[in-house]
Amino acid sequence: MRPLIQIVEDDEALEALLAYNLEKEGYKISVANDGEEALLQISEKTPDLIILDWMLPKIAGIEVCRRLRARTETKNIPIIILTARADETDKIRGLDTGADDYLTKPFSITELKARIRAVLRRIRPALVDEIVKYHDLEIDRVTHRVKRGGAEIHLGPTEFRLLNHLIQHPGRVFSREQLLDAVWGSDVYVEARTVDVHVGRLRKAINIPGCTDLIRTVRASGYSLDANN
Amino acid sequence: MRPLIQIVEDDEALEALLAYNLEKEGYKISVANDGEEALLQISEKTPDLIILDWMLPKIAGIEVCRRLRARTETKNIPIIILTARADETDKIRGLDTGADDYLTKPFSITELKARIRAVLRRIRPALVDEIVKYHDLEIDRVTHRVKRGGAEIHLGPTEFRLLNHLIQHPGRVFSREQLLDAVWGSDVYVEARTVDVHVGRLRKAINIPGCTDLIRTVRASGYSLDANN
DNA sequence: CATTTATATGACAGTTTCGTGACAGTAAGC
DNA sequence: GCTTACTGTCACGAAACTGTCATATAAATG
Repeated sequence: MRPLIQIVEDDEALEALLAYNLEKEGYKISVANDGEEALLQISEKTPDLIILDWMLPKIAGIEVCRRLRARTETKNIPIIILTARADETDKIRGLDTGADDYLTKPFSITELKARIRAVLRRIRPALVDEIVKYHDLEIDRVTHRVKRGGAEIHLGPTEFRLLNHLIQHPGRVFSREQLLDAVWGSDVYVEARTVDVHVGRLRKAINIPGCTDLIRTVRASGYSLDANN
Repeated sequence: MRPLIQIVEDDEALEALLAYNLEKEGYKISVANDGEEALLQISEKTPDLIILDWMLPKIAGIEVCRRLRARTETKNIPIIILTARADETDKIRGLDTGADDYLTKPFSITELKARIRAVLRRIRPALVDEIVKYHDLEIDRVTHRVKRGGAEIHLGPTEFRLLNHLIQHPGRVFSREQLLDAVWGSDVYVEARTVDVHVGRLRKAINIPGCTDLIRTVRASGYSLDANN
């Protein structure tokens, strides 16, 4: 469940530097060299965060930013802007367009990493935090421990990954196909109904007596993690 | 749920350029080469937005515009006008006739895309937003939840899709055939009367006691989502 | 007002979708 | 080898949903 970061940068030296360091940090990396390529890749892979150079060939950074914000699927992906210009105008324009943070070149890799963590934590805590909570449920991604209202719960590997995925976007409904893709992997072939079985097992595990069912079935659509049932 | 854009343009090179770029952007495209063809296609397909060249063979752009505005079914489809002439008179005449925006040739594709998004958002937020509201009704397409004045409402899959479609054009009347097409799919054969039943079920679900009926029956025509009953 | 036409709705049977226990196969640990 | 934990598939019953019809109600027509 490593976060995927999309780097959009035309300076290849800088790009390599970023990719190398962020991969070492544990992120998956996708790179694009111009705005056009970036938009294509982003809509295809829907990364968890975008690092965007301000000055780009073909389509400028600000335009990439604007377009991403205009589309529902990419509207909520956090963006960190890299710019050579330090003047205030740019800062405002950048953040106005919907960027979440911004860095002026030259910057330290350490600082970039810090900003990335900060932004990811704010937008999707499930991606960076070891411990993620929802309602009275608590999962520790390092020790693979799960608690419901303080009580320890044992989950099998698949159930853990399933819950871990659902908890990333609480409330959002995932189709069986989406879950297969995310939890099982897009390469293996498994029956869609298998998801039902594992959801059932997950339910049985986390719904200890006297608790509300945290998993909602949306008929003909899929499942979601949702306290309001 | 991809928006359908009708392009009306006699210059084939420009037409191809537009079609290519907008398709890549995620829109469905329909093209017409003159005003006559345009009117035909538009009344047939009822696109979500029209890009209209000002200078057209057979029927001029301004005339197409006027006729569209005169007909109830097409009155609210946003129109963006393309023109070679940059003088103010035209612009005013265009917007006067009911066009929503205006671009002077030559223009950048980027700018056109930006205008399209802006217009769509203004006119039909349901196409770009995940949570859509109408009156005291609220539907969330990510969590698949429906609320009426804060109260949670349960809808079956078909009723959900039906409401989701009606709310795209609040106030607009849909014939049973149109609804069958949009909600059931153009390939399945279902009785037109079946729509009545589902509308009835939707009514019963969303019209909780003490609320006005949000669905309007238009005798001999169809149904619409409409608060003024 | 009588008649025709259009819509509302309860009932119902057929279908789809879900939940779950059972089971066999696999892998890991001892 | 034996045990244990886990996985994916299936089958079957339960529940939810669907489409159609028959009947009731309402609106237009003349």
